[in-house]
Amino acid sequence: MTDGWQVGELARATGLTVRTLHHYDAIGLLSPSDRTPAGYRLYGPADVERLYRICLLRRLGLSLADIEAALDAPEWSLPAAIRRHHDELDRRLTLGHQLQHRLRAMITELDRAAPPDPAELLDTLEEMTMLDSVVQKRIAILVYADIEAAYDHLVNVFGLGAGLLERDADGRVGHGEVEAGDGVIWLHRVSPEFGLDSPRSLGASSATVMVMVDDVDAHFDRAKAAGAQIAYEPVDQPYGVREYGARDPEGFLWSFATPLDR
Amino acid sequence: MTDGWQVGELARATGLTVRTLHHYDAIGLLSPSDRTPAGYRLYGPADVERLYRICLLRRLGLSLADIEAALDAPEWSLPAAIRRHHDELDRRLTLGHQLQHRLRAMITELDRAAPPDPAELLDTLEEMTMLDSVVQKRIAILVYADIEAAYDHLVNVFGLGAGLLERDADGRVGHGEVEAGDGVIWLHRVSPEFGLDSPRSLGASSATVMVMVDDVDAHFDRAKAAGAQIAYEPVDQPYGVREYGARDPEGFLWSFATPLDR
DNA sequence: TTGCTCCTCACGTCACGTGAGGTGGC
DNA sequence: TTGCTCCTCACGTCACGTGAGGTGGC
Repeated sequence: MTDGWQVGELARATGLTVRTLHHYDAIGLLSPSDRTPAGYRLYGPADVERLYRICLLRRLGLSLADIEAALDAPEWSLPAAIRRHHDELDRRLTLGHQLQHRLRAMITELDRAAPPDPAELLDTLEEMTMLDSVVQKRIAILVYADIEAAYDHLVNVFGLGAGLLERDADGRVGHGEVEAGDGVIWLHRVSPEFGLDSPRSLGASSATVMVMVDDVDAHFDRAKAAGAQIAYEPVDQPYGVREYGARDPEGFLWSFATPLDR
Repeated sequence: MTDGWQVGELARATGLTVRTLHHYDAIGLLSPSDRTPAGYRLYGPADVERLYRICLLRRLGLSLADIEAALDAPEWSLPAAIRRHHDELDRRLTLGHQLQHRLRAMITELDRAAPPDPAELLDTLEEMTMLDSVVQKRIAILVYADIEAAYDHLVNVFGLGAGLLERDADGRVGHGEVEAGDGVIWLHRVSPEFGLDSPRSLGASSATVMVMVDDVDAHFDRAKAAGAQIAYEPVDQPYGVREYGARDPEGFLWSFATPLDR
């Protein structure tokens, strides 16, 4: 009819609610550039593009205030906002893991003892929550002779996230990082002085890594198609996960798993 | 004067604010059992004990509503509340890590390119945020000949959190878990069929673990006093952490580190 | 006239923070 | 009279969800 989108259409297209668009209008983040005679909001192409960017930044978890600032002067406020947000999220996640630690300890305690009397239960709780972990993060470090080849395999075949890859002056890679959901895994060079060697030359491995994924069968199909060397196909394990195993180029055994819903 | 604590005294003693105590009173979570003639709140011993428990459960992150329910019927609602809360926090942390993943990708992108023009920057962002990681968690698995001894060392000397320790029918330990801040590390038995062996018998290790701690020097002192075999003492590393190394009973190299503030 | 979409208030969420304006006891 | 502690409203936070009550176009 008139050109432009009505709220309902826009809401359906973006997956937002009408109320959300009203809210963005009310706070001045995104006001439609036109209205029908009856007062209906009409969003033009520029509005839609702005909304699109708002949605993008929302997916990064930025606040509406930060988004507004970033859209007004993206070249200098966007990087700063993202960095700030990253650091803050990092702090929040660390606190969240401390909470998890306490909660796990409590649950272990509750499982161990048959339902004790309430007062006692709270007393136990008291002792446990007092000693808080000073440990914040763990990073597994795997030893490879050819870090770059390993990195490529982990990223392209196993689907891990591409992280840092540091080269020295000669262009050789001395340190690599891949992302795996809740953090990173480091790739370390062979180092005889510290007794570190690749499974390939040792003939066996002293560590493996389990990676929890959304859908283990889908992951298996993709990895296999990408050339993964499968050690064992997906099976339901008695310990509550469906899991498969694969070897990387230097002989590390990786297992990928999804919890079985009980 | 009269017996009982005034709000201010109680606030100072618990580290809460007066307003918080007012709030607990307003919602009926903790109302003082008495008032002075002038209307001042007076908290008796039973009130103080209840407040103490409220603080404990708050540290576990329970909502005030859950806390009230748990204090009224702790034996059946407390375990359920804690489990529920644990699972919900787990979901939130997984989402948080997905966010971290996106933010890290963005920051990498921002570092790589010299400040590009805003539209381009947002276009790049668009591509990146579309492909979301299906990977959720990583668990490092270390191979030990004597899991129980390793477990004891990791918990008592390195200060990691005591997790599961599973015994088979013969009473031998076949699987162990220790907690390290943002998740667990598994201890696996030697398994020739999968090419898994302990560093001790291999003569070298194919993996190490870095553990980020609050205060690396304090951790060093404690670990050393507890009998840790130190590989190298705390030093400032060029890559931005202060770090020391120690060997566990089967020859794994562990490094403990704290970020240097720049 | 019946549906459908739209409109503008306006309260509720969660756990308090932050004043505003005022009173009783030493 | 001066300080100090206390009191009771009451608005603000963050990003909307959820009605309430009503209107314009096909």
